[in-house]
Amino acid sequence: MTPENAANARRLARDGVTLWRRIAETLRREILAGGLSAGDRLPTEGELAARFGVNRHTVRRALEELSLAGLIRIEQGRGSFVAEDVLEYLVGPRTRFSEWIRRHNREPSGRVLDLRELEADRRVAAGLGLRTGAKVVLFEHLGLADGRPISLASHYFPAARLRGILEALRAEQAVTRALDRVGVADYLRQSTRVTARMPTASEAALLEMLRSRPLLSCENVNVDREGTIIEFGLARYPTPRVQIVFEP
Amino acid sequence: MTPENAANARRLARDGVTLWRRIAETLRREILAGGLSAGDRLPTEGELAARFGVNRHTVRRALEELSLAGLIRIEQGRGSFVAEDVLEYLVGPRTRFSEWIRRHNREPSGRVLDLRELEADRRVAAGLGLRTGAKVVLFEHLGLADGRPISLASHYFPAARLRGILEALRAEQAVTRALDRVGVADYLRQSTRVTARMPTASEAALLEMLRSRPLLSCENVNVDREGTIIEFGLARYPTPRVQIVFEP
DNA sequence: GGGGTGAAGTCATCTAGACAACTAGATGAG
DNA sequence: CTCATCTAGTTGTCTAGATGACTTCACCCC
Repeated sequence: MTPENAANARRLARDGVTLWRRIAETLRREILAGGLSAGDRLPTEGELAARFGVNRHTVRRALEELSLAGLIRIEQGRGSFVAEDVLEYLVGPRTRFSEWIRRHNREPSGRVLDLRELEADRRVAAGLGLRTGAKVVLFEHLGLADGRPISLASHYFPAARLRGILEALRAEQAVTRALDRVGVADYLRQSTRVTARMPTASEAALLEMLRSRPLLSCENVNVDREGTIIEFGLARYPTPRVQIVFEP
Repeated sequence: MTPENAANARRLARDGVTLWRRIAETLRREILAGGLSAGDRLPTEGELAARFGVNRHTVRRALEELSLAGLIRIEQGRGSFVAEDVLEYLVGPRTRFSEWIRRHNREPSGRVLDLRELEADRRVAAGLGLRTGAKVVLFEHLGLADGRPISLASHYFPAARLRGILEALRAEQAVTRALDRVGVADYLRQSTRVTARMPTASEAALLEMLRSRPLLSCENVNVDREGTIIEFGLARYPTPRVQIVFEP
């Protein structure tokens, strides 16, 4: 046994907590205390190993823990970074979900998966307050944060009420700006309904999540300032990555 | 470099998939194919290492993956076992949530956390169709499966409608049997509402879950065969461990 | 300027070995 | 018989080192 190994074994015996847990806890506190801000790069694994006086593999175990907890993001060849959306540590019970999502959706990163006009099925019609078969515009969008998918949303708009919405979406590639273009300067979330379920294969692939992890499925209805329904949304979020606090 | 290392490195280069992923995938298929049943013990890490011709650490990485996915359960000093409730791999989209839960709750393992009469707050009163301040009986229960917590449920019963429910619960320590004792032979789930949120510190501790993982919070109303509301339940489930498929 | 090329830096995987922590069963003292 | 103790077997942690894979950037050539 090397001297270092012996010393660390004694330390474990004294404290009753494994080294990698102590290191993870130390780093977690430093991140949450604000010593490192979102997006900041952590020291390299080698530097951390030197700092804590342990082997690099021990540091890796600690970083893996923080990564699983969603606190950091590890990128091969680049480094480890404080995760941008550790909002779960910041938001209180009064935080509005809609505001949180809007902050994400305002990010320019994202990908349009589908955009077309179709006839509303019963579910969409009910959400929009239309009759089944009415013309609606579907805008399907994959939201990214730092290149990682965080939302898969299907937005349905009433084609008759929002004339030109298809073209506006095609031009803007974003919901808020497209709505602004057709005269809806502001809109509010009227209702939200959340369920959890397992992802389908394609959902899991798009959201880059394990099929064994649940998906948060969020249905919501948006209205303009006059209270007219202007959108029915169905968004899916990968749970380890996206975490939501709901008001009781 | 040892010959084994060199051979495995070549194999990696040829297939483009890491060894531990291949091993995890092989074991996953074997488990799902039914070669191993729920509760069965896997070979030891050493045996698996010999079988796949790799180092024990490589096998450990694969087992860790399966454990995170909820497929197996690793116990220090004992071995690795196929997880008992990998229901997410078995239930189809038509599976009824209530039936699944009932199957769990019928398990005798569990712990009563609280049992007392109190006055209904607005939320409970609304759920039970009573006025605020009406007497209700609270039964708080931690459900276990194989010694691991899977649900934290608060059951509220209308004291006036169900005379003797407090004593029945004290005697039976279980909801279904207590209801049977006070004359409710059968009951149905009238409504279910699910949200997801972050656990409080005490919830996370009771459910033995990470505070960074979301909690499934499930409100439901149960009625007897005549349609009378007999219970308002508020159950919380730890998401990595409990996974639910909802019908669309 | 544009575009390859190569080197340095960083994380990912794999091997090897030692010892600690824990479990379960055997053994033996009382 | 009961209970404590010992022991073998299994998983957990830590060290050490080699190599692969990926990113970035400086450099050079055209």
